[in-house]
This record gives sequence, C-alpha cells and structure tokens, in this order.
Amino acid sequence: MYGRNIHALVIKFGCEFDTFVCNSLLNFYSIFGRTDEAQNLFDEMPQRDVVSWTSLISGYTKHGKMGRATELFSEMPDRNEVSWVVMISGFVGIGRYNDALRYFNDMLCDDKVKPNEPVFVCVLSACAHLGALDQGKWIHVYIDKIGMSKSSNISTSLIDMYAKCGRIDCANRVFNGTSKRDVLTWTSMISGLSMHGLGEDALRLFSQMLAAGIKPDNITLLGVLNGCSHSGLVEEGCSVFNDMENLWGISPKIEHYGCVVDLLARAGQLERAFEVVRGMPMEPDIVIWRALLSSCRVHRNVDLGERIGDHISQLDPSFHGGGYVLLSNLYASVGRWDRVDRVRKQMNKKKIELNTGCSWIEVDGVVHEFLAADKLHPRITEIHEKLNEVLKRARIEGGYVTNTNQVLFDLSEEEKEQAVSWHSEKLAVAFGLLSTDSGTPIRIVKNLRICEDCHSAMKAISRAFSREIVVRDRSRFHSFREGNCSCKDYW
DNA sequence: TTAGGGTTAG
Repeated sequence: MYGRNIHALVIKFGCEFDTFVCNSLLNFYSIFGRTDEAQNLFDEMPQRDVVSWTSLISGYTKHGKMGRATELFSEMPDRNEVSWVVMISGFVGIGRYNDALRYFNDMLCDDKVKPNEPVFVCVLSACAHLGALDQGKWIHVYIDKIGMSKSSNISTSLIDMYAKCGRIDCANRVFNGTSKRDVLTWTSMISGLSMHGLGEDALRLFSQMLAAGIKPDNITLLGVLNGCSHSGLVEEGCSVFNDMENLWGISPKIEHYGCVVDLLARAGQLERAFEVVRGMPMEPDIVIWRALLSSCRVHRNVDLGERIGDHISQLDPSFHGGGYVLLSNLYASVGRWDRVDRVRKQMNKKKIELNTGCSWIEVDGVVHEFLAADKLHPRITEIHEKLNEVLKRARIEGGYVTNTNQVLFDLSEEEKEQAVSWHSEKLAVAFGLLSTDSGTPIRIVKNLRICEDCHSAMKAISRAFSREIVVRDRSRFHSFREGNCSCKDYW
C-alpha cells in the first residue's frame, strides 16, 4: 500500500526524484517479490544506473525467475561485483550449480571486476553441492594466490566444500589453519565429520568448541546429533538432545526431533523412536515419518511400517513420493508383492511423481551427470558395455550377488536385475573406471540414498578393481575400500 | 548509507 503511493508520486514527479529514490522503491518491490511492479517502475525511470539493473535482477533471481534475470543480465550496459554475485547466487539458490560455476568463469574474464568474498562463498557452495573437488581446489589455490585474507567466512566455505567433496583431511587442515573461528567455522567442521561417519570426532570437537567458549546454535546441534546418529552413539545423542534447552537455551525444533528419531530408529529401537514422535509438541512431518519408515525397512518391521504408511497417506499428497517408495521397498524386502502392487496402484491413482535418481562424477574438472536408466550421455553405449564387464568382474572377484529386493515392482528376476543395474551410481562408477587412471579414487555424488544393491556392488567393485570409491549420498559418505565401507554397513 | 554471500537433520 505504502509502496504504491510512493510509486504514484515517483511517476507524477518523474525527474524531480533522483535515481536514488527510484532505486530504493525498486528494491522494495524486488524484496517482496512484486516483480511486475519493479519492472514497470524500471521501465518508467528516466535514468537507470547499475544499482537499478541489479536490484531488478535480484528481484527476479530471488523469486524463481532466473530466465528473465539472465536476459536482463545480458542486456545491462555495465556490471559490477554485486551484479555478478546476484546472478551466481541466484543459480546456486535454484540448484543450477554448473551454471553458477560457468558464470564465475565468465566473471573472471570481465576485466572491470575482481572476485570478492561473497562470490567465493557462492562458488565454493556450488562446488560443495556438486562434489566438484578439482574445481574447489582450484578456487582454493586462486584465493591464496590473490592474497585474499582468510576470513572465517572463507574458511567455513572451504571446510564445507572439502568435507562435501569427500576430503575430510583437507577440511581438517583448513580448520586447523584458521585462527579466527566463529560458530559457523566450528559447525561446518563438526557437520563434516558427522557426514563422514566420524561421530566420536564430532563429539570431541564439540567439547573443544564449548571449552573455547563458543555457544552452539541450533545448526551446530543438528550436526552433533547427526554425527551420533550415523555412528550409533545412541546415549550420547540422547543426552545432547535432552540438554539442549538447559545448557544452551535452544528449544528443540522439528529438525532436532528428526535427528533423535533417526538416531533411535537406525539403532533398531523403533518403538522408542515412535514414542518420541508421539510425544513431539509439533505435528510430525514427512521427513520424520520417512526416517522411521526407512529404519522399518532396515529392521524389517512391517507392522510399524504399515502404521506409518497410514500417517503418511493423511499428509499432503505432494509429499508422498519418497514415503511410498520406502513403504513399497519395505514390502518388497519381505516378499509381500501383493502389498507392493497395492502401493503402486495408490501411487498411480494419486499421480505421485518420483524423484529421478541422479549421480554426478567429476572427471578432468568437468562434472558429468547420470540419471537412472540414462540414455542421454554421449558415451552411453560404451558405458553400458563397461558396466556389464564391471559387474561381471565384481561377481567373480568381489563376491557381488545382485540384491533385487529394493526394486519397486514385481518384475521377473532377470528384469529386476536389469532395473538395479541401471541405477545412476552404477553408470557413474562405470564411467569413472572408463575415464580415470587405475589407482585414482572415484568420487560420486548422488541425490538420493544409495540402495542396498548399489552398496554391495560398490564394495565388490572396490575389491575387484582395487579402487577407492567414495559415494556421497543424500545423507552421508560411503568410502569403499578393499570390499568394505566406512559406514560399517550402519546406514 | 539504494543492489550481493554461507553452515542445516532425513
């Protein structure tokens, strides 16, 4: 309302209002997602400067209109550091990490600007999401080369990037070399250790942080709880959870409940986990149910699984996807194909869309993407041939036996074997073996959790080919070496 | 003195 009145004044008095005032209003519209009004004002402004352009673009990037932002960015007469950061962070915000890195490279070619702290934070985050270690390392070297002071923000981003690219050793080195550590620096290191299944180390670091007089925030505690969860440190995790309020004045949010439920359920204490859910002061969301359901599958508890399935079907259908897959997998794991069929019919009826499995692998600084049953990669025929050969060798030399009980539908054994052999992480590993030298570790990032079959395949492949294979899935790292996984099969 | 950044459980 207030904005509209000022808008009318600006139009009426036109030139009497300087660009500064117009920009302020433009920014007001942009912040609140009123992009049409921002665009109208921009079109009517007598004079525009780089701030006007950047404000308008920022309005588009922050509200999911990246296409329009890209158009304007290419039209704008001159750009400064802020304009580049707006575009790059816009791409990071919608998960177009490769585009973020592409724009960063373009920025480096623009003589009029120099990369600064915000842009490094953005691109390191893009590398972290992609698991693009080579590019992340290159950016680290670049930061050192231009002599940018290592602020705690830059350290935090580097630690996060290395941890998420599978190099917890490098993350540790950065952490140890950082003199100014704030809560974010500690948190990114703790979360990194947790993600790697190093729960004891995460707890130790957490104690050091407290001893250093740094107060944890709710994200630090998520990192700690997650570490306990992935390492089976049930009592330690519960005591951190119970002390949150008293010791640090942080009341548990649904995310913290999610961690505790996961902690108990993973350890097989399903009923205790269910009790926690029932005692929660807030409504459980799909995430909580999924954590429980996934452990029901691991521990083959069909009864509880069915009860959870009922709860899930009462939630908003747009959240059902992953939940139904888990339920179906649970039935499949105990051979209840009639139930699997029923879930499948429900899914069809409710027109539930599933997330496609997707894996990335970086080879020579280029990130390659594979979808489940991919036919898009230019070398796909060659990759399929390689995969057949790899799985054959994994069977003979690595003791791999196809585990098809995770397949969603009741297919023939042979068809099921086909279905799991198309999983994106298997395509990625075949591509990795095809295009890297022997002895080089293979690093894969996956958008979903790795399935049981792929997990045992990776173990066998690591033995048969004497290769270290690191898979970062949706929840943690699996480092396969000589037939074993760093998660000790606790996932 | 109007535009820009990150960590986050499953």
